[in-house]
Amino acid sequence: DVFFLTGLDEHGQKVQQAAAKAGIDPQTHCDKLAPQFKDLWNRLNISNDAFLRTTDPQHKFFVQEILQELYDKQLIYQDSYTGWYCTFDERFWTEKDVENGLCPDCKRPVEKLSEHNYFFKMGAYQDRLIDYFKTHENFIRPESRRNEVLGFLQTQTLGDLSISRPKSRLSWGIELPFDKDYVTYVWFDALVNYVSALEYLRPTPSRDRYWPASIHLIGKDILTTHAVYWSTMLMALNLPLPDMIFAHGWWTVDGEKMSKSRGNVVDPNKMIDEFGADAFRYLLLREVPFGQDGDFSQSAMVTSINSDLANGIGNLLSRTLTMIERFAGGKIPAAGTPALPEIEKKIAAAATSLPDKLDRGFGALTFRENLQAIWELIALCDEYIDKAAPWKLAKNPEDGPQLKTVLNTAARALRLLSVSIYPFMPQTAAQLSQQLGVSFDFSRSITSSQSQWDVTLADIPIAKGASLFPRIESSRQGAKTVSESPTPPQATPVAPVLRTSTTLAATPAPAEPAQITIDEFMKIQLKTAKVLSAERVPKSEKLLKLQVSLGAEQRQIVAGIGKKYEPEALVGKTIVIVANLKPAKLMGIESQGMVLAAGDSEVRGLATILEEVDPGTKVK
RNA sequence: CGCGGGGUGGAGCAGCCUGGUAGCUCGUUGGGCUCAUAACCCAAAGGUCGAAGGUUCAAAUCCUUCCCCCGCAACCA
Repeated sequence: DVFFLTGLDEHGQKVQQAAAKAGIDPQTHCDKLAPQFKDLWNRLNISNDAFLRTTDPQHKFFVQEILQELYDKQLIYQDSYTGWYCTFDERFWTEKDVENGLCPDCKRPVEKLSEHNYFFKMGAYQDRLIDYFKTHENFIRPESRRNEVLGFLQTQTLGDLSISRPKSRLSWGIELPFDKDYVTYVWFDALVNYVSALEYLRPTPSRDRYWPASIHLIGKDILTTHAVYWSTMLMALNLPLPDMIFAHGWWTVDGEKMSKSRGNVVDPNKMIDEFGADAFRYLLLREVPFGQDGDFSQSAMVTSINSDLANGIGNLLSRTLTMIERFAGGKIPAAGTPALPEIEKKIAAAATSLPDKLDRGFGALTFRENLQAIWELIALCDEYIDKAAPWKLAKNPEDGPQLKTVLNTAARALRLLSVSIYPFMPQTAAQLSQQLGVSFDFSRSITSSQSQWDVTLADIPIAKGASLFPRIESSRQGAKTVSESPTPPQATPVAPVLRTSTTLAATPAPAEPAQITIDEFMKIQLKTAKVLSAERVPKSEKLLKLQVSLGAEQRQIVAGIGKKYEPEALVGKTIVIVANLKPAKLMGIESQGMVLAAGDSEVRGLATILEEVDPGTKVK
């Protein structure tokens, strides 16, 4: 009895900004995005029972009820707050957090803001929270993540949580029921979805039936909000906490982080187009111990399709069905006498224990290990067929009983395999069982008899069809599925639960630089300068600190050319600088100008003057 | 001392917490088989487990130091 919820978190500043950028109102923006996710889940055969959007009216209403309840309990209070605000992260920082006017998290500039806000008494729950984490070992998983949160909680004081935003600053949110000038903080709204869904996406009383949730499956980037904010909110509401919060890792692509600017984003829709949903699902769950970061590559995809899917389960079905056609008249024969008792025992043992083993694995979310266990059975069957050699048995009529056993055993193994792979590859499972003639109806839940090993299978006509997974030949391996262009404004969700991709606005096309007049150019004062000394800026990757002479004047310039040039190589050289650039600080060091160098993002070479000229000479 | 991850046969990884003959997948080589999607089965080759030191009867595993790689962050004024 499972209720599988997924959905979208649609409020907040970033959504508002993205919508504004696209020139549409936030709701329209969200309405455009949501179907992309729904379609993708459909194509991937994700079996979610409901899809919640935090802009659903019933959700909003429920959030307001909760806010009112906490307000009535005096767990929400109003106070004025002054601090450094980071728009990107939608959060305030304290004075000591902020370095050089930059957000310590995203390093974007922060602005000083003072405003009245409502606060949730989160800090009051610090001890209770620590205690809860300690007494519930599996509450946060994997363990490394648990340690991370616990460490943070035990060394720092948990403050109260500002849960309101004045409408003057942010209007895209759920209005506070007790103060119409404010909307609630996006996380306060979003986290509530786990409970609100049970209020309106399922007939009541589903809340009693499904809460507390067995698991919140989230990305590792949103662990703190779930483990700390949400837990304290539930405590304040006197609701039980979920059994487990599991923070999964991220995918890299060919060893590199996926990013739109790199243009290496894997578009799941393209992967489905090219390889099929089942193969894609298989790879994602097979490649990495679930929870850890993993690396995705096209070649790994092809390798695993060929060796595990085509040569593995696909070929096992193919060879078994062909033999049943040829040696048994197209019907699965009843078992006869043992052919190879030793291997048959091994198969029986593996097959009998498989369902329970997989069950435990699903409970522990060890998907990769489950697939390994399934594939062990496949390997065992291949070995069995090879050694029993049905094609030889078929030549001697007196070996008939043994032949029947071999074919029957292989067929029963495939029957069990179809059930076993169903959670991973639903389409394939259905095809397999259909070709095998047992035709399971996977739209209903799997019964224990379907996964039972000791069943009588006799006289079942098979229906051999197309290969489950055709091999991918090497010519296709070079085909690029990873998008080449850095422009896909597609939804590329990584975390399937919340915070999917609310910030995906269209990337603006790079505009051709407009022409400027000579007057505008003359505003820029270029001068020659002689490098007196140069040294690396400690801890920087490519910054050099230069002392240069402009004749009468001496300047300090910080330049990002350290990847191309060694400091010693520059001393004594005459270079060109922008002399009237407003000074700026780089890593705390003041730079009073800018050196000219060729190159785009990477420095290729410094600009110099063809003839010897005095330092400080004007360049135009 | 910015934060984090990692260095194990040709490639990709597991093992490390809870020391005790180094394992998996792919690849390579040789053989077998012919039911099967040039597939499947068997066998072999191939590793000073980044380096050094320490603890121990015993170290890939624990401790110390160092080197290297990769993310993130800072950074191209």
